[in-house]
Amino acid sequence: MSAESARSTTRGRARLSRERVLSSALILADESGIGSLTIRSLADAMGTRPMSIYHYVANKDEILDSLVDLVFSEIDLPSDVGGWRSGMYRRAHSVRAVLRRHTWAIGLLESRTSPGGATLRHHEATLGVLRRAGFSVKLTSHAYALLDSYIYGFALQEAALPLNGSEPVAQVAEPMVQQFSDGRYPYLYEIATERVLQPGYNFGDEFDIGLKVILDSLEGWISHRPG
Amino acid sequence: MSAESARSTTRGRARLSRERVLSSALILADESGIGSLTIRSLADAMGTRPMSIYHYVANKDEILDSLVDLVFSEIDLPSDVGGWRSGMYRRAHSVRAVLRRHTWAIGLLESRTSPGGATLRHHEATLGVLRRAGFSVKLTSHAYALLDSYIYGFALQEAALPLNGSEPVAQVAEPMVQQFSDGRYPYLYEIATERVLQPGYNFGDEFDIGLKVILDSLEGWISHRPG
DNA sequence: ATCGGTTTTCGTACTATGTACGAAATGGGC
DNA sequence: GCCCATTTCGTACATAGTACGAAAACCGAT
Repeated sequence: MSAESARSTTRGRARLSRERVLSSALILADESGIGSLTIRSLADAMGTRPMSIYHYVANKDEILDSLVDLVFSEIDLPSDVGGWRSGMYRRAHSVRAVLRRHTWAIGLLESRTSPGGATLRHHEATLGVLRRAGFSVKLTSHAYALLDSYIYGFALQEAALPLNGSEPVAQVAEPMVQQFSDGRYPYLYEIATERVLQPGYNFGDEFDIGLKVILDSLEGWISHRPG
Repeated sequence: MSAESARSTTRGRARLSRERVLSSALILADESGIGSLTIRSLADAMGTRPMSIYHYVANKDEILDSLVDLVFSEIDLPSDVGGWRSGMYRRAHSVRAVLRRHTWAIGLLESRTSPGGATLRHHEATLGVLRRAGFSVKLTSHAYALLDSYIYGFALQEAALPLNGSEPVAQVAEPMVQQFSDGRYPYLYEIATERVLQPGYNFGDEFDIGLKVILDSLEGWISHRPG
């Protein structure tokens, strides 16, 4: 065969690499869920054998660590252009979009305590925008904790919504609301029927509302000094 | 032996029950991490055999679902006394305290989409406080999404802190900060040295600051009408 | 082309896990 | 003491992660 990539081997398959292992793992997790990401299924997906993977990663846990970092690398690094508020707004949306694509990453976050390179770069860029905008170190820590708590928490709630998938909300929620109608959960029933099940309601729309509240508050921090 | 509990059997062990299975599972998860919660280890902890457990639960996934609900049941139900703000403040702290005791529950949340009874009761009570305080249905949904996003997200960040355990923060973070000092992460270095590593700094203290911001904003929603 | 060392791939096998499928043990009313 | 429902559990299988070392592929020097 003529100009075959240097990264191929005598057999048909492209040569393995750490990057290929990780990107295949990411795709597999997205497609079948993190629970279906096994060394064997990963090997299958790559057309290789389980033990070959271990030449590129120490163990599965290292794959999971790296996946989280890979997910972070998909988040657009915030910049100063347009002002800090615009930068933080766009970053928030980027984080949420990424975590929606890879919801399993949220669950992974809880157990992974050593940030990877992309994660560090991401934090560095975000801190930079805040500091250069005039937030003191102290206010920056307050602002960052507040923003990220909100963003991660929102993503977590979205992931845990009783209705995930593209079915109309009403269909999936119907039986659940049935349970409410016996009067045991009047407020849940109310908010379900009068709001969540109304045509056009989309939990995702709540994101901007809360985000605005937070950004508005931060705005006040720059001129005045509550920290 | 004389007055032995009715819930015991000829052999020494207390009789099994769904409750005992679940509370043992909770303890085991707290003590050894959710990863060490296996049917066999659970059976060991209860002095029984693996397959006996399956008389009380359908499968392990049902245990995990129930554990999440059990965790929710530990959260103090909010009440109206002292006003909605006080109720929401105390609820927020109760949720955080519970999730700190059972950090593994945060990771579980992402994958569990059918709320249990305690979870429903908790939501019901919280919605009630907000509605009775005068928040419209719409504003209540905004407020609840905002509050819970913040609380869960904060708990998630706490769980993912590179430093967990009682060691002095500085000790654990030293090598990490070393990595920053080469100038690649100036802002991370700055915030680490000037803030996070300062004696007395405690990430948990950030909780009240963000919570106050949110509650202050909600306060404005009752009199005026941004929803 | 050949050879020798390096890198990469992978076969085998062991341990841990969830749990299906009955069988055995237990308990409680008659 | 007997019978049936409940509870406990032994055995066994499929699926995981991965240790260990052998085989294969690769590559530069001759």
